[in-house]
Formats: sequence, structure tokens, C-alpha cells
Amino acid sequence: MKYREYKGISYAALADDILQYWKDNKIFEKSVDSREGNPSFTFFEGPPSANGTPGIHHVMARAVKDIFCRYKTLQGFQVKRKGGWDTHGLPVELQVEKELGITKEDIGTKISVEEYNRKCREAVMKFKDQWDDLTEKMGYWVDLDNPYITFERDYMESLWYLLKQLYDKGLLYKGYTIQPYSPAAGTGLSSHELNQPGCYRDVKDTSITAQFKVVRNERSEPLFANAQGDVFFIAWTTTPWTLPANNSLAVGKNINYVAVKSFNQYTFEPITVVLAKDRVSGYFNKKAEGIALSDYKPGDKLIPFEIAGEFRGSELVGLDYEQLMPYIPLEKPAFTVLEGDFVTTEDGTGIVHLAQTFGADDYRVSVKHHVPGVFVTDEEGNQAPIVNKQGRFVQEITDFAGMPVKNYAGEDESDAEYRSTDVKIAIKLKEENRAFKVEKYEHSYPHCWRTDMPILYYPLESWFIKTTAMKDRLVELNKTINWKPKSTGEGRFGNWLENLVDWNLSRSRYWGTPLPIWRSEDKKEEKCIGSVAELKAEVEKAIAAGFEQKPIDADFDLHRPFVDDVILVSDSGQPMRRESDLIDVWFDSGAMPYAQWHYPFENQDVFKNNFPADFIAEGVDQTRGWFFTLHAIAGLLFDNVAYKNVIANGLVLDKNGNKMSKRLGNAVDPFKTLAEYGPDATRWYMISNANPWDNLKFNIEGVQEVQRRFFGTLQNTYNFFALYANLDGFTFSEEEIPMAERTESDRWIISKLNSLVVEVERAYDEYEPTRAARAIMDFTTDDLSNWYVRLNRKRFWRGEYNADKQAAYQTLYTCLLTIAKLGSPIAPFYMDHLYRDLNGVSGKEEADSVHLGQFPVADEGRIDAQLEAKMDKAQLVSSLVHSLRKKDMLKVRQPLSRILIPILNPETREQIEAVEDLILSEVNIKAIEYIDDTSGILVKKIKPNFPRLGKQYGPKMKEISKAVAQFGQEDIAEIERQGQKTIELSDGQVILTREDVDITSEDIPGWSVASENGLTVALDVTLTDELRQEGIARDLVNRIQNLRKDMGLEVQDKIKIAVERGDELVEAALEANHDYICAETQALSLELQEEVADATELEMDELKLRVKISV
RNA sequence: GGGCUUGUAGCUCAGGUGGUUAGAGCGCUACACUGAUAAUGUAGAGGUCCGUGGUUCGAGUCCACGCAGGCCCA
Repeated sequence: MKYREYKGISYAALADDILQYWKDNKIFEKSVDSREGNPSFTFFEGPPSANGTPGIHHVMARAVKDIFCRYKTLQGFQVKRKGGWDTHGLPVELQVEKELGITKEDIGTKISVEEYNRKCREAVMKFKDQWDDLTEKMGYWVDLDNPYITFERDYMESLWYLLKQLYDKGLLYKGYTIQPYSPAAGTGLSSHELNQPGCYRDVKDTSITAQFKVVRNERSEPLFANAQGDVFFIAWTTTPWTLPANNSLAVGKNINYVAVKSFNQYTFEPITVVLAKDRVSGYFNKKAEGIALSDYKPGDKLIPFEIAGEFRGSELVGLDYEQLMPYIPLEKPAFTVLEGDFVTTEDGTGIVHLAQTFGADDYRVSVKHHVPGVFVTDEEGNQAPIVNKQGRFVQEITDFAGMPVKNYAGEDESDAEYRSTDVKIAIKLKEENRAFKVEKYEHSYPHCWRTDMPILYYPLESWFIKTTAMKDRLVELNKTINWKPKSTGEGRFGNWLENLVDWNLSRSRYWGTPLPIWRSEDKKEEKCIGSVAELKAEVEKAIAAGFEQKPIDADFDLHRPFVDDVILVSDSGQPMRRESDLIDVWFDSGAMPYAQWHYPFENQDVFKNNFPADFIAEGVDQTRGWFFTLHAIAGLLFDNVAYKNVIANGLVLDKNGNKMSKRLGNAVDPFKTLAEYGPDATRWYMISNANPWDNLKFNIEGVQEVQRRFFGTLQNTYNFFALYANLDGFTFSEEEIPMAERTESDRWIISKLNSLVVEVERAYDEYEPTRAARAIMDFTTDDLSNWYVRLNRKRFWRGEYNADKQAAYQTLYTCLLTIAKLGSPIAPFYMDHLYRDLNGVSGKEEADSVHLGQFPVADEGRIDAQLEAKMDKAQLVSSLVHSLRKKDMLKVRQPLSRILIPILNPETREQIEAVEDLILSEVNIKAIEYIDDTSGILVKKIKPNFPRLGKQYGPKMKEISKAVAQFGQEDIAEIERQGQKTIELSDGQVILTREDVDITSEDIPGWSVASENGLTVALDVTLTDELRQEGIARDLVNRIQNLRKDMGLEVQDKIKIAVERGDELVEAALEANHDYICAETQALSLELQEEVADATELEMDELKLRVKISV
């Protein structure tokens, strides 16, 4: 049996073949099944949504997932990977609406909810085929035959179960949150909707800086010292309509404030106002500086002002003020000054007006300080804000009752009589001496994408999961998770947990999992349904009570509108209707550990064995998405983490670092890339180029480079092996040659190989695939190909098939096979191909695929650090000699007599001596001479040992370093001889020992030398006749080899050589090196003739030679 | 505005715990090699280590403040 030999190789075609092989032989299935009974390694697939097409970044994300699943499989774990599809949510709805040319308003009129949801269900799998195709082609092994699908009834039933668990624990509640709300459309808006183009618009609004009158008491007394008139806090708002809802003010505790005596520009009354010191220039005209307060006359344009006092924000906290627009009285601690971390002095006054009901920050701070908000009681007896859902003031706001806070009534704004409600409020405040400044202000404000009307931030009822109740536990659990990179876990995710707010579950939509909560009309009774069976039972009760006609079907769909039609009966006999909300789709995906197995209704054992996950990986944008929802549900309901290790990978950008987008046309087509370069080079490039968590600038040239440099080199090395192994019939059938009987370079590459196994295993274990890939790559190109193979080429093609040759074959075979195993998680196709090409002949392993075998185990006994150090020296010396040859224009083919190496310690000499032969043949030199001190010709260099001396002498280093730099050869000799030397510093003596300095030899007078890393080499460039002849012989061999090749001769063909007499030197060279030439060129004879017919004229530097070779 | 993150050669990236000549690959230039050959080797040029301060005898590395890019969130 022969190793396959390749002329050209198409990596993409190769991958196709391997893919077919995997399919035909069910290799993936076997890789899982064959580990039955072994410990499991659990991986959770974060479900993609198949309503869009996959991009190149998915190749990246999935390569990361695949690598560790394959790696753990090789280590003997059973790694089940259930695929999944995320199917619910707004993007699907929007896509359907776009296709049908409808809007949300048309649902229920132009199209029924049932029909709409059917369209969504169809749309969601629109590109499933493309996804499956990509999965397959890129070699991502995941079970696509039995995926979990979030819209399936079993999946949704598990969600209901989990929701009920939360409900029963008191962790599911209905409350308020401040959300973008469109009164014109009568609906809340998601941030996604708000971010649609055109939603934020520059508008001119009436802004008011209002005066909040300070209550004079003991605490506020300092503000009144030196004041005139009433004292006010002034605060700025661009939404004056929120002022009747003001319930507190906020200041920054480290901001400096001043009290300023001045006059109100509308009423001309003397006043004292408090604002941030940095903002004074924004509110008072500099030109008025120096005008005395007493000179002010009502109506003056320039209003004088005078600083009356300065205060820290912290001194203002806790002071009381009078309600600005007292329509609704409030209990204390309303109308006091609070501290707010969001307060700045960028604009406004450095004092912020808060209205709990109309701002998210406002709400948060108010709740935190237990400040009551401004509410009224509506007809149903519930608390309601002072603006109703139509965007109009309620009756209680008497002066403005019924007025729309923005122009929702569609009044003609160009009418001279038109006054916006904001303006009306401003007028009222002006009249009351409560408006310090009113002006138009242009700013960017969000608008409803459907009605084009400005939105309000408005309190809306929502269902929440009380994640804050378990915050500390969630933080604690997070600390046990191994995050890659660490900073995402500690920073982005950790901070997010520290500042956790309750999880708003409600979505007012159609295509998603309905909230399984039914409520009576008076909202006093409710039931949370946790399973289909429970629903069935409740429906039976409802039938008995006469609210329902018939029991629900066995295949009852849990989606809208079907669940909406179900009326249940409360314990007291009231009808109950379902709360109309759907739940956040993030709950769908965060619940996948349970719902994918239809837990707890089925598969309880499977679940127990596969929770929590050992490993997950998704984009860093999932930090507050999937990573969080997994963590929250697991923490709240199972008091556990959902995953132990997580990689948060970065973005894939285009080669210029810009985000890829289909619109800009810089998106890379994954299918095209895979088809052109194959999956292996693509994956290897992505993994080796940057850590997964760093952004990747995807450059197709990088893929080409990986293909050429890594896969090309590896394949070349294999080809080389295959060529000669086939000639010699090496199939690794004989016993392994003991290491002791192998050559130094064999043992060296085996040592390096085992070091590599250790390094790669550690890298994979630490979820550092980039380190693994780079290590494999470096070993393959530098150590194996560029050093081991290059140095040992002759062993493969010269001489008979003996033990030494076997050793070489075995060594190279082992390296190649091990690379195949180590690299298989990253380049699954190519490495399997390589593995099967090798193992297919040797049959040494039983596995039919590299993915069914075992990960290599390092034999630490074969790691020889000494030997590796020696070889480092050989490479160093060779490189230095090459450098010298280059400098003197002496080509490697010209042998030289000797190199000199100054030796300052015996260890270096031993190391070099051990690899002397390698060096000599590599650089074509006859001998190495070691020069030690006794020669007396070395010029030495001395340098302080900084780390050592620095610790001891610290500040004296500068002086010491100066002193040492001035050492002459004598001084160096002294310290070497006596082991120490005393130097004089300005403030005393310092004794330097031999260890305190580094002594190197960097020069041999009269020689051309090269130095690196403390090693110096000098080259003897004297050319004797003998050397010159040998050089000629080598040149001739080279030319004859070329002729052989040109003639198309096979490696083993024998030839005869005839050379025409001419040059004496050449003749002498041929005679002296006759045997050498014949051996190298497989020549049976080498003859000098007076005249050679049909000869080829060879040019060798300045020589010309007529030669003929014949078979 | 906040949190996190990145910034080192033309490009892509390495640079434990601070230590005096800052590295690799690609690209470029030159040379060499020629039975691994549509390969390979060697050398050279190329650096304001984002900036400014600070700590230190000594900073690419530590600290502070900025600048620029990115992500997430307001």
C-alpha cells in the first residue's frame, strides 16, 4: 500500500471529499455514540434566527464552538450538541409586515392574528437551508436533525413551567416602568423601533429654567445669609409639561454651587438663585459684571448679579423647597434635594428637575429615595400619571386640564394664536415669578415611526421578573464562571449585574410566547398556568362555570390568538382573561437548557446530566442578551450557573476595520470564501490571526497566506515524506526504533513535538484556541519543515533502507500524524485527510477518522530541554555564519575551513560541540575552533546585570552603570579572576561580584565577526586549492542534478558523466572529488575526455564546462 | 454621558512579575539555494510602542488625564 502523492491540491475539493466521507460513514454520529458511557462535556448552542442569511462572522463564532467540542471529544468526553433555532420576536414580525406591505395597525383588520402568526412561522425558517448548508460546509458539527425550535409547543410548555416557578416564588410581578410611549399610536415602543432611521429628529422646544423656592429653615439658613428677596433653586427642562409632576430636584454632590443675587427678568423682582458655579456664565451676562445691584431699574437689558455664597452639592442635599405647581399635594420626602450621579454641568443649571412618572432616571432616583411620585386616581381606582394615555393633562391639573402636552390634537402651529401647552405653562410661571428664563431650544428628540409625533417617556404597566431580589446571588455565581476574556465577565457583565434592574418581560406583540397569566376583570384574582395539562384542567372548570364551551384540543397551539380566546374561571367564580402581553424573546433563548429537553415534562435525566453547560460561546453583544438570560434563569430557579466557561467573541470587521454591512457592500460572502479557500484555511486564519474575543479584521489575503504558509508547508512536508516512503516501502510495520538509537535531530524534533503537545493541550484547556493554532503553525513551518526536514533530507533519499532511514521515516511520520491530531479541532477536514493518508497506509490506529481517535498524550520523558537548548545554539551559529558568508560574498556551496567561536563558559562549548556536525554540514564548514581566555585575543564587553543590581542599589544604578561602562579589558579581567571588584561612587564604595555583571565577547581583532544573544562567531575566509576544488565539485553536482531533472530522469536512475578537459583546476577538482560526485549524482562513471560530442555547456561562476550525461 | 475594550514596523500580531539593542509573519529590496522546486533559505531597509503628565536609578510595561477606533447601554 502506498501513500497518496499529490501534484496540485485543491483544499476546497479536499474538504468536499472529506465531507462526503463523513456523511457516508456517519463520522459525526460515531464521534458521539462511541463515547457513550464516558463523562459528558456539555455544550449549549445559542440558537440563531434563520430569518436572515448567515454571514462570515457566523463562521467565526461557530468555529470557536466547534473547536472545543471536537477537542473534548478527542479527550474522550461525550459531547452532545443539540442544534436550535430562535424563532420568535420583533425582527420576524417586521419582516413579515414588510413582505405583506402592512403595519401593526392592520393586524386584526386586514389580516387576522392567526393568519399573521402563520406567516411569521413560515418566514422564520426562510433561510434554514442556507444555514444548514453553511453549517455543513464549514464543518460545524451540531445535531441538525433534532434541533430545539422555540415556537414548538413542547418548548413553549417548558417556558410556561419556568414562568410559573418564578410566579410561585413571588418573582413575577406587574409594575410600572418608564418607557417610550406614543400617545398618538397608543402604544409603547421598543428601543429597536426608536432606533429606526428618522426617529430622532431635531426639534425646537420651549425650554424653561424654573425657580423652586427654598424653604427657609435651620438647615437652609446658610443660603439666606447675604441673600436678597426669595431664594430659589433653578432647574432647566426641555419638557415643561413635566413640571406639574415634579417631585424632587437632584444635584451632584461634588459639584460646586453658588447663590447669586439678581433680578427676575420678567417680574423684575429681586431674587437669589442657586445654580452650579460652572453655569453662572450661561445664565448671567458678563457685561453686567461690575454694575451695582442698587443701580438696577426694572426693564434694564443688563441685569446685575452678585455672588452671595458658595456651597458644595453635598451641602444642598436634603434641603426642602416649595412645590412649583401645587395641583397634587405630596407627602414628604417629596420636594427635597437629592443626590443624582447623572447630574453634570454640561448644560442647564447643574440642578435637575425630577418627575418620577416621566423619566427613567427620575423614576430610579425617586424609588431609591422613597420619594412619592405625582399620581392621580383614575376611574378604576388605580394610580395614574397626570397625563393620560392620549397625552392630555387630567382634570386635576386644573389650569391645563385636557390639553395635549404635545400637539397631538393636530392644531395649526402656524396660527398666530397658537400656544403650545409648554408655552402656556411658561406664561403661567413667568406671571408667578417662577420662571427664571424661557427660551427656544433645539435638540434631538425621538418620534414615533408610525405617527411621526413626538413620543413621551411614560409609565407603562409591565410584567417583571424580580431579578433584583437575587442580585447578590447572581453576582456571586458569576464569580465562579470562567470568562474569556476575563474583563467581559468582571467588567461588562459584572457591572451589569451590580446595577441590575428588574427584567421587563412584557412585549405588546403577536408572534411570541404568550404570558400564561389570566386575571379577573377587577384584577384581584389571577392564575399562572404552568403546563398544557393545567390549562386543560382549568378549561374544564371554565366549562363547568359556563365560560367555555368545549375542552381544548390535544394539539392546542399555545400561540396567540388561541390562548387569548380562552376564558378561565377564578376561585370566586369570576371570568378571567389572559394578560395580553407576550414575553421577551430573550426568555425563550435563556430557557433553552430546560426547554430544549421539554423539561420537566420529559427527559429529566438528560437534563440533569447536561446542566450546567461546560461551555458556551457567542458574540460579546450577547452579554446582556443570552449570556444574561441564561444566567438569570439558572440563578433564580436553580441556584446555579448555566455555564462554567464562556467565550464572548468579538466582531468580524472588514479589512479596514469597518463594520460589515450588506448595504455598504463590504460584507464577505461566507459561501464564496469557503468555496474558494476551503473551510480549513478560512477557520485557521480566523482563529490564528487574533484572539476570538478581539475584533477580527477579515482580510482575504490573510486566508491566502495561511493557506500558502501553513497548509502549503505542511502538505509539502507530507509530499516529501510520501515520495520517499513509497520508494522505500516504509509503512511503519517494523518496530519503533528506540529513541536512544535515533539521531540527535530525531530526538530533538520529537522533544519539540512533545513540548508542542503540552502547549497545545494547555491552550485548548484554557480556551485559548489562538495560542494553540499559532504553536502548531510555528512548529510545522519553523521546526519541522525549515529545520528538521531541511537538515535530514539526505537521510531520506540516500543509501539503502536501513535503521537510520527507518528512524527518519518514523520520526517524520510521528510528527505529521501528531500535527493532524492537534490541529484537527481547528482544521477538521484537512487534518482528517492528512490523518487518513498516513494511517491508511500504516494502519497503526484503528480510528477511521482523526475525530474518532484520542488526543495525543505528551510523553514528558521525551522532552529534553538540554537538547532543545543545544539546537537553539546550532540554529544561532548557522544563522551567524550565513550572515558572515553573505557579508563576504561566499556562497554556501563553497566549503570553508573553519569558524572561531569565543567561549566564556564551558556549558556553551558543550552545547555547541554536541551539534557541531549539524552546524558544519548546514553551513559547509570543515571545523569549529573554540577560543577561550588563554588565547588572549578576545575583546570582552561588560554590562551591569540591571535586574539584580537594581534591586540592591536602586538609586545608585546610574552611577554604577556609568562606572561599569568605563571598564577596560584589565578591569574585566580583574573581576573574572578575583570574582569581584570594588568601584568608587560619589558616596562610598560598591563591591561588584561576578554575578552582578554580564560579560560577553564580541570581537576578535582582525576577524570579521557576527554576534547575537551573547554568542560570537568569526569566519575564516581563506580559500585553499583544496577548498576551491571541492567548491567546484559541488557546483558541478548541482549542475548535473539540474541536467538530470531537465532530462526527466527518475530519482533512482543511474547515469554516466563525460566532461571535456579544459581547465586544470576543474580537472584536479574532478579527480579529487570523483567518488563524491558519483555518489551524489547516481553516476556509474565520471570520465574526463579530450572532446565530448553533444555536450552541454555549463556555466559555473567564471568557469565554463562542457559536460554530457547519458543513461 | 456611563461601562467595557483596542491603540507597538506599510499590514496582521507577540511582547510573565518594570531592566538599557522592542520582536515575528506578510509585504518591500537584495542575495543565495536548486532531487521538498508553482517550494526554500539568508540579509537589509522599515518604530514618536496614540498623546501629555506622574511614580522610579530605569517605563512599551505601573498610575492619572486626554485623543482616536470599537462594542454594549443610557
